[in-house]
Amino acid sequence: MVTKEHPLILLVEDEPAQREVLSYNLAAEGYRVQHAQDGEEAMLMVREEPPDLIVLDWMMPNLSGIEVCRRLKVRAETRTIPVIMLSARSEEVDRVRGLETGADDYVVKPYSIVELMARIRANLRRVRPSATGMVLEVQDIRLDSETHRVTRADQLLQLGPTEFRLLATFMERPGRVFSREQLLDRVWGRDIYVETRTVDVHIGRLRKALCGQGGEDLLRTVRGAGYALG
Amino acid sequence: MVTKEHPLILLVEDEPAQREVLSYNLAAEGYRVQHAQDGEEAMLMVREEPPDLIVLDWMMPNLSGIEVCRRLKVRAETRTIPVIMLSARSEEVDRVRGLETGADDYVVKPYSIVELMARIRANLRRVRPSATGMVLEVQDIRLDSETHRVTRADQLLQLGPTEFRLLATFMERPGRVFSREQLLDRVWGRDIYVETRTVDVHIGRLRKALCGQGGEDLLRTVRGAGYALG
DNA sequence: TAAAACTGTTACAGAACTGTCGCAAAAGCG
DNA sequence: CGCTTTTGCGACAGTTCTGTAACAGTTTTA
Repeated sequence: MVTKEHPLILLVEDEPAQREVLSYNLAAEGYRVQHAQDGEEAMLMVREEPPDLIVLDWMMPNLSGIEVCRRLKVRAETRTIPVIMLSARSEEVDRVRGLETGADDYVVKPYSIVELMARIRANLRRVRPSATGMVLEVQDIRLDSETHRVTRADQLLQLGPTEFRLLATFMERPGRVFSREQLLDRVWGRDIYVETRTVDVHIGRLRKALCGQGGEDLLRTVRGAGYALG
Repeated sequence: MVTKEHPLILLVEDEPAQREVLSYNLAAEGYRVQHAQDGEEAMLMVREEPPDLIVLDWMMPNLSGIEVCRRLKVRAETRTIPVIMLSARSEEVDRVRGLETGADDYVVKPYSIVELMARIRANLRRVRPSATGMVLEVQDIRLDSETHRVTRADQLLQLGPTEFRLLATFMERPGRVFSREQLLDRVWGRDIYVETRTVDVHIGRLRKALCGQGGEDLLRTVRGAGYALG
């Protein structure tokens, strides 16, 4: 998921005219847009670079929108990507069937562009903060609190519970200096009695873990005051 | 063990007639249903026992649907609960506004019951895929919540009921770390008193079942935090 | 109704993690 | 530069956390 500033939207639509209109409007909203002509191509592109959301035409050559949707929804890696199904078939049966196959939303042609955009925003909003969970990033360090995983330069690191909490504390406020007392408070807990110098030891352990495979030391020692990250 | 099979839906609607119809249909689909007469009551009930999904009428005394929705979406604990907004106002402006306030879906009265049900299912699927009879796949593990079958590398596995629910929980959010308490909540049920360490034992059993015919251990132990899949 | 399958607890062993200490190294200071 | 203070860090004993086997009680199945 490349979610930086501008969400990536995959537009799967075989009709050039429709594609043009949508493409234009999506770009105007600040999205990055990619096209696929048919289902096959769409599946490939999803595998290549998973988009943040997919707008999917129901009727398509090669692999129907319904089938694409079903395939996307089975696999864990792609299941959470919102799919908005676009269809000229306004029959209730079709709408229901569209939703049943796993589409997150179903919009009937001719649709209001404004509403479609609103639905796209609504679906995007859901995915971004929650599924991404709380991911902290500082330089090349990533800390995912949902999966409890820490990587540096895409290398998975092995941290003990205390080191994990310590790093999380630092990453919440990169650059800020924490005194040993503050760290004891936040990482160990308010009413635990632990020797002040113990912090040093854990800082050392965290350092070793972070620099394990070479890479500069991002933990700054502030003499007389405490420690800081970056 | 009854509690967790059926998703809980909170229906917020002040008009008795509407409520009756919806309530009946939801129950017929196998959902557990709770009512709230107005916004205030709804907020209380959510705090009491968070439902899996909320159906929310736009116009209500005391605290409008829009306001309820906004409040729900602000709090981290309730943000992920899907909200389906029900409204007689079919103006595009309203639909857009409804979605903008954070509703996950917007349905216009008079609505088709069948479609509404489909939308409810679609929204639930996102949060609790296994409750809606989906097939989940993670790596080479395949879990069919409809037939209650689990295969690994196309080999049928033999799991007890508890292990099945445990695995389903993990597969709904691959990678996410669940604490033992959370697992007890979701797998055993909110108000069942069971020893925390029991979770370990079942994790062990699930491990043995999954790795039975050789294959790496996909259940990750996160010391001091809990367990995760993959 | 008996056999088989499943559950929750417990106990114990081993693994992982923690907190302290002591001493060496580094940094400040006059 | 010599002295004092502060940090870094290896070693280690103690503690906490996990994996598992065993077992007795229940529920399901045949």
